Amino acid sequence: MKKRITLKEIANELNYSISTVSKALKNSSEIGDDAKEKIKAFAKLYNYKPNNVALSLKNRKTKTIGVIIPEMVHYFFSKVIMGIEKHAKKKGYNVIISVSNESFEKEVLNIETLVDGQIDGLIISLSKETMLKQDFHHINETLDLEIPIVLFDRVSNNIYCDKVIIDDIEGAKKATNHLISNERKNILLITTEDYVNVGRLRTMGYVESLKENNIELDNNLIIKVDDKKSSEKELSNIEERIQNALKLNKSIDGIFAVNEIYAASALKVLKKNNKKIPEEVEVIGFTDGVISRFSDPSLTTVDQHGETIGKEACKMLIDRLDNSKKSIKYTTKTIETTITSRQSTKS
Amino acid sequence: MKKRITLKEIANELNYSISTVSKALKNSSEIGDDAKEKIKAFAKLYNYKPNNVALSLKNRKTKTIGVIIPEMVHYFFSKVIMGIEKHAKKKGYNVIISVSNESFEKEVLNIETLVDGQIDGLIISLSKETMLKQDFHHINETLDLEIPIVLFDRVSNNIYCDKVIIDDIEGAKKATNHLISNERKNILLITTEDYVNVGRLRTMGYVESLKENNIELDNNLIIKVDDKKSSEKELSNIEERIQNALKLNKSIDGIFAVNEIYAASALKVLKKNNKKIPEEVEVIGFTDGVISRFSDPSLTTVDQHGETIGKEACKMLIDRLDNSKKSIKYTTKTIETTITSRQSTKS
DNA sequence: CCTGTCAACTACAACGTTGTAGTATAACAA
DNA sequence: TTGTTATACTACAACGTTGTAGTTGACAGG
Repeated sequence: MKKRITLKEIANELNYSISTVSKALKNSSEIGDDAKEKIKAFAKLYNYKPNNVALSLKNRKTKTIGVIIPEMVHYFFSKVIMGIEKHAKKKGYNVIISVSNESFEKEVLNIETLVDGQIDGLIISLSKETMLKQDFHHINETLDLEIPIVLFDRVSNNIYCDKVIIDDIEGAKKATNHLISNERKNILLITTEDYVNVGRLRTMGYVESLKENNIELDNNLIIKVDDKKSSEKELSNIEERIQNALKLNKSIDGIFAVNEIYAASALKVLKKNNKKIPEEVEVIGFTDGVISRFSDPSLTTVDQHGETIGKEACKMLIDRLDNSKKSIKYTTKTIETTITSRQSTKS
Repeated sequence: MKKRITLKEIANELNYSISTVSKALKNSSEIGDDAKEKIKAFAKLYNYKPNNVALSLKNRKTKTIGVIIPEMVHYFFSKVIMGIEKHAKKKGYNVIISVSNESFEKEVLNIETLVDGQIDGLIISLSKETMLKQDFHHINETLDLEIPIVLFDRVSNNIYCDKVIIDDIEGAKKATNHLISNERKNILLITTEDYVNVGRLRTMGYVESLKENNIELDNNLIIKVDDKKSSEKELSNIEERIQNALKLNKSIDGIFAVNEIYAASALKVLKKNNKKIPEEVEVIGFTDGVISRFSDPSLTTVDQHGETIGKEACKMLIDRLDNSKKSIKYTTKTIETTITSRQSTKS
């Protein structure tokens, strides 16, 4: 990189001291008008820009926030990052991104690198492995260093910090209610094993909805996928299990899947069985991503508003960074989900 | 952020000079063994980590690379970032991400912020607007500052720097050839207007393939979409145009779409017309993303290997950064595309 | 003519690190 | 004794800024 012009060089060139130049460029009242004018003109001519690294060193602030997500190629997380990035930029912050790839070890490593480095705060969604292990020492140690963290989506009650979540229970309830209000009574749930927090909560929402609507819970209507590795093999396995459920429970007239991949799989199996969608079976998914939009029929989904989540997380973090001291109390913000109706449901 | 322990503090505590401490921790031969031992033990105890910002200032290197992509929520770009991120981490670099949102102005702004800030080099894919305007002054000015740039995917011949591209012509040719080798003769092309470079090139590949196979070019079989804003409205418009083409050319037995959204739209229209896929019409798309994988039938596509592109771009950039001087010659690396066969084609 | 005030500057330290140059001490040879 | 050499350190400058604490000269008030 070519060296940029520095205050020192301007000072030498114009025979002022470095301080004078610095102050002139900051329009300080200590400096005389002609000096200001001369210095500003010169600085402009040589396109002076303050060196941010030097400023970071001086101010002990990097104006950079780190983000750790479990997966990069993922609609929801991309949306969240988009929200973060937009808001951060507006506030003059840069965003460094790291991917844990759902691995505990990589998550620990990523945090270490970022904390070592040049960030003022962190926004994190925990990896599946971390959720499974329930080992949060790396997060807590970072918080001990007084580095603010905002957790989103995959969070834990055992960590004390700011959080942004969606109400998964409520969202799942909305989805199930939606099917029920369309006269569906035998609703298949495709969810994950309980150690995935969101899966567990969405299952709870489904159960609650049934209860509130006086529909008896039938455990044969619940498929729990172990998605530690959502490989291609696992996918065909899911389809098989849906097929099976369909065979065993002829009366299934609605399917609620806790993510769009499961929902798309359901769609596929239904079509293979010549079930009319939405006439015979209605399907609703979670996460309003591209798959839902471009599937055929397109999928009605619970929209998590990832961009809003990102924006809110970023807002909380920057609030804390810019006000350092005040408001030690941590808050948890819940983002409302909404139903986006498409062709896979009647309404 | 809590203050971390510094060399100075260690020095004071142990009654050595800062230099001694610095050297001891670097295992310099200038320092005696007991001093080394004492200092190292103390540093470890207090978890000393060098301050990277100070190092950046001293070395005039930030070990951070900036990435500017046109869109965040996009399979291909996510993949590329993943490739970049992985390789960068391996080489001890961090990655800062910015999104131009396909806007020229935001692209200029993003570059400015990043260059002002803390990056050693840039990896960029140009925005559509930039491609349309053919205004590259911001890129060239950055190169003038001797900040290395690697361009990928959306590149221009009017910029002299390292580039990583896929051979769009060749990829499109492969796709068209694939259909032709499956006995398809009346192949509908769904592409973009020519100002989108990749669209133009893929169109060329299609044309070349036809020529090589002695199939006459029929302009009625080419749909050119103006996707400045790929809004929902534009999408239904695409479907209409495909419907029209299908009506006017009953003999269409193959469709090649230059991205997966167009391919998914084609699928939808075909199914609406009760065309059997792949028996009556085969479809092949470009970009091997989630839509292709989860569409029904799943789509055969031209895989661009986004992760490889990211990795190579990152490799080129870091090579240049770490060797600063030598090899002033810019190179362009072409990543091979491959066909991923799925249900929408016979083979 | 001395003192005080003000304007318009400059010097210096600090942020945390590293490399170069320098110093003190001891051991040892001539 | 004097000089050389090696060892084990320390001092200092520099990277680019900024804020605080000076310094200087002019001029007004008494």
